[in-house]
Amino acid sequence: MVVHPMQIEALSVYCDVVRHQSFSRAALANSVSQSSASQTVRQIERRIGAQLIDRSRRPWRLTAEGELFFKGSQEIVERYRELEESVKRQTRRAAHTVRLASIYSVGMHDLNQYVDRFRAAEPGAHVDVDYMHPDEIPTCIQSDQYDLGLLAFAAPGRDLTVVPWQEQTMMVTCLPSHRFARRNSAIGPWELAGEAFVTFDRGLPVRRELDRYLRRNEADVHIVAEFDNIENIKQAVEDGAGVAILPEPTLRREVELHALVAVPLDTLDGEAPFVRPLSIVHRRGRRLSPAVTEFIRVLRQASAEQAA
Amino acid sequence: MVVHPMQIEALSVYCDVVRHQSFSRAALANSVSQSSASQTVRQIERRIGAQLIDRSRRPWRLTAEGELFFKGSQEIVERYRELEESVKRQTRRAAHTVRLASIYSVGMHDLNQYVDRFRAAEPGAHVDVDYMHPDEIPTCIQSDQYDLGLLAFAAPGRDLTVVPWQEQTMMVTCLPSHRFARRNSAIGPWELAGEAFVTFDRGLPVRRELDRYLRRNEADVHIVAEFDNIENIKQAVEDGAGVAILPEPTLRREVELHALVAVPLDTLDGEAPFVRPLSIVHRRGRRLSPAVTEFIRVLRQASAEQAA
DNA sequence: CCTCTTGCATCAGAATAGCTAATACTAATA
DNA sequence: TATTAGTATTAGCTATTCTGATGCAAGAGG
Repeated sequence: MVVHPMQIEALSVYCDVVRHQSFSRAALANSVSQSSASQTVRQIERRIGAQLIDRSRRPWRLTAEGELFFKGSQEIVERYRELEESVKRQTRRAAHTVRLASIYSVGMHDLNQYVDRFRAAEPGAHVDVDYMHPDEIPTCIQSDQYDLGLLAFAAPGRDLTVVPWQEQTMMVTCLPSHRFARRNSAIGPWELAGEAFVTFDRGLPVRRELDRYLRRNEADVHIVAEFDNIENIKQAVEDGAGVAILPEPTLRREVELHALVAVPLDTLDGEAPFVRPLSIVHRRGRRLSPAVTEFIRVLRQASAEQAA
Repeated sequence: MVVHPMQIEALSVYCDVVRHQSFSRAALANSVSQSSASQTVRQIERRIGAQLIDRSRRPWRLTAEGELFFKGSQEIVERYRELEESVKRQTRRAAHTVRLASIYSVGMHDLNQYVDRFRAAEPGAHVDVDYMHPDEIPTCIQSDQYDLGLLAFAAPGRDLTVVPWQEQTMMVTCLPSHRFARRNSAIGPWELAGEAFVTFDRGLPVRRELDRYLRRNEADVHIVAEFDNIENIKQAVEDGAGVAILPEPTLRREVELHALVAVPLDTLDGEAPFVRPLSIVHRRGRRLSPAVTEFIRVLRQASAEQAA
């Protein structure tokens, strides 16, 4: 015994036949021929193996089975329509949403400015931002939980596209009372040798870059504390634990409040200045939605303006 | 833009694809080719205009829309299966049920005996009996609210088939103190002339037959009360209102209790005895279910036995 | 980095199912 | 009994959906 297919549309036709008490009117309502409506109902009857309509009198009447099936069909058709609607809503919503995974140190304040510009450029769109540990970001992007990531020292991976975004100048930071604070010239990294130094956790890419930079410049610092985020490092420096090297934009508030001092790092001739590259990452080969593309454009344009 | 059809079976295939995390296994589970399962899911995606499955990685994963659609589809498929089941149950139940509309005066006790025989002959079957006014019965039968009716003096109508069932002898009933009670021979109907007489409401077929009978026999009775049912007539006779002519079986209990007396009616030579014919009625041209046919057989057989 | 494996997508052709228009029925009604 | 209104049936056409063969790509493994 074959199981026969059953179309939602057939159920809908049946419901209309019942509601209109007429095959012809139901056919009109569904833009099909009367013949089609008649055949559709007969097919349903054959498929479920029960007579739904007693045609032996006129006007015809529903059988007990027909009554049951009508109520059930109404519900199913209704539910299916709602389901389609909710999927469409989800699609529309997704088309206007950018899901962004960012490291903490990009700064909520900074990011909000980009988001505002984006929402002005793309009315109806919005950005869901979540801040997380840098290691989590590639995973989340690859598993499609987020459309974009903002990351420092991003390594282009197997299925991760990296778009350069900003280069943040790294600066020495210390208490205003520190001897470096009275300097009015850049500090040569070698001058840090022996300094009490607050730095990042081992395992973070930025730590690797920082160590490499210091080694290259023969600055054998004395590490007194390690943290996995910039806020904690700044706190330690403010508490007098030592000096640190941090991206300039992350120091602005403390410098304005005179809680900390930021001193430029000197660069040997031919050596590139020490910067933290921030990148936008997304899944390789993935078709980006217009909203996401636009958000990338806004991010990059805004940074280009600031650099100029 | 045309609205595309959507088959319940397609939703089922999609659900299995999701549940098994595999097109091939879902195809097996639904006894179709892997190719078919693939095309089915793609068709759904085209129809609802959303990507349900992200095929760009392996193993593939559901999109947000796919997740939504899966939950909805599960429900719809489940509901549809339940709906089919409930219709089938209804059909099975209807196949074993006899819906019977009967006049009050057939007697519940009497009827229960037939029902018991029927249930013994047809295990699993049952009879829904409702008692009602004789005028209602043809209407109810024609509107298919009942399969069978039990009716007195039934007239075969446009779409009503009448099957003769029983003939109940009509007898004179009176109080044991009445002079008729001391008679040990049948009463000639002409002897009722001038008697105080309790009878049926005008408009009931039985009243018409009774009047005709009395007129034919020149028994000009003195009507003192009219009721639309036998129980009230018996009550009135017991209360001394007069005598009445009623079917013999409906008097048995009162006769046994010596509350009333039943005296046979004499019949002139060549005249048929006065009886109340009871009939089984059902819709003309309607295919009777096996259960209904069997119940008719039981009714007629039982009556034939009693007559013998 | 290249190759293999696995599982899905795609293609072409055959089988089905569903639609329309024309026409035949049929229960009610006059 | 003839009419009427509404449904069923039929035949032919079109669109859908199946299958088996084959193409293709993401991971896995060397």
